[in-house]
Amino acid sequence: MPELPEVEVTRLSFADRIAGARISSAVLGKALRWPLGLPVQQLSGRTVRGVRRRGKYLLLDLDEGLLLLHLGMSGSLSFGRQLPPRGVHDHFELVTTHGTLRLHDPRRFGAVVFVPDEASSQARKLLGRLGMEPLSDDFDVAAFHAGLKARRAAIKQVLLAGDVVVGVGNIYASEALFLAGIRPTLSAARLSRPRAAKLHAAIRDVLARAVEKGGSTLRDFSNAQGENGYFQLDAMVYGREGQPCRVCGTPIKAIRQGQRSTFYCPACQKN
DNA sequence: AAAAGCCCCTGGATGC
DNA sequence: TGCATCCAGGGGCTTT
Repeated sequence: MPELPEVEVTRLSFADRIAGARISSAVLGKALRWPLGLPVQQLSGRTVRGVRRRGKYLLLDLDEGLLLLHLGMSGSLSFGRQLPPRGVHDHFELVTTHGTLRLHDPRRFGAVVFVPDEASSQARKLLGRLGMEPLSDDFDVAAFHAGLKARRAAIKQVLLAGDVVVGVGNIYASEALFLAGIRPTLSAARLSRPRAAKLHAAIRDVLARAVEKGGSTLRDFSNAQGENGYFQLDAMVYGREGQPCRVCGTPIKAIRQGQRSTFYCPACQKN
């Protein structure tokens, strides 16, 4: 579910409220992707200083160490003083003086990992290969184009891989490529500088607009206050196979790339 | 080094 | 109604 916009919207929906909270207890449900990394009761007594985001990871800064949180495919957070009773898919909970933070994740591809600091080997293993942050200043056209030139794989799959630029998942990769007029199957290395610049702008544009709309709620995403996103209504190609292109009317095509579906307009994205 | 495939897991939609 | 199959906002790991 969650790409950069959904993760950022989630962060914005509880970061201020949880900042300064003291953890009174923590609960683990069924196993997530990786072990927590310390006995869960050792989180008690620590204070949550704030919440940052790196790619699709949320970083909960504690007074000692930090929690790396990933929502996987089906994860969502909720934060509040009066949450409903814990359900079978609620696999992690932090009870704090400001409210309870709860991870709901039916498929359990998500993760909560404690690391002592960002330089630790575990943190570097998860965060170390991440590419540029698309909404920050370090995402510049020259570096982006250089990153693409080194890759012969299809541009869609290079975007998804996250080692050139982070946060672009299956929805927003298709959307950005549509906005830039680029065929998803084109080899990344074959993008000219002007087209790389166009894609760079398209990625920033689509991600920023998606954050403004609260992300995309395809099936069940909601932010930590339980609010849905509405960007799916603005999608130009994602999930629109066979429907007319919103620009030229040509039926949208769907293909498979690396066992993920890709959507594009064969007329607007000629190569 | 880079690319391609394979999994992890659950639930909803679709087809017979 | 019941059961099989396919598909889903991700990404680390293993194999080519």
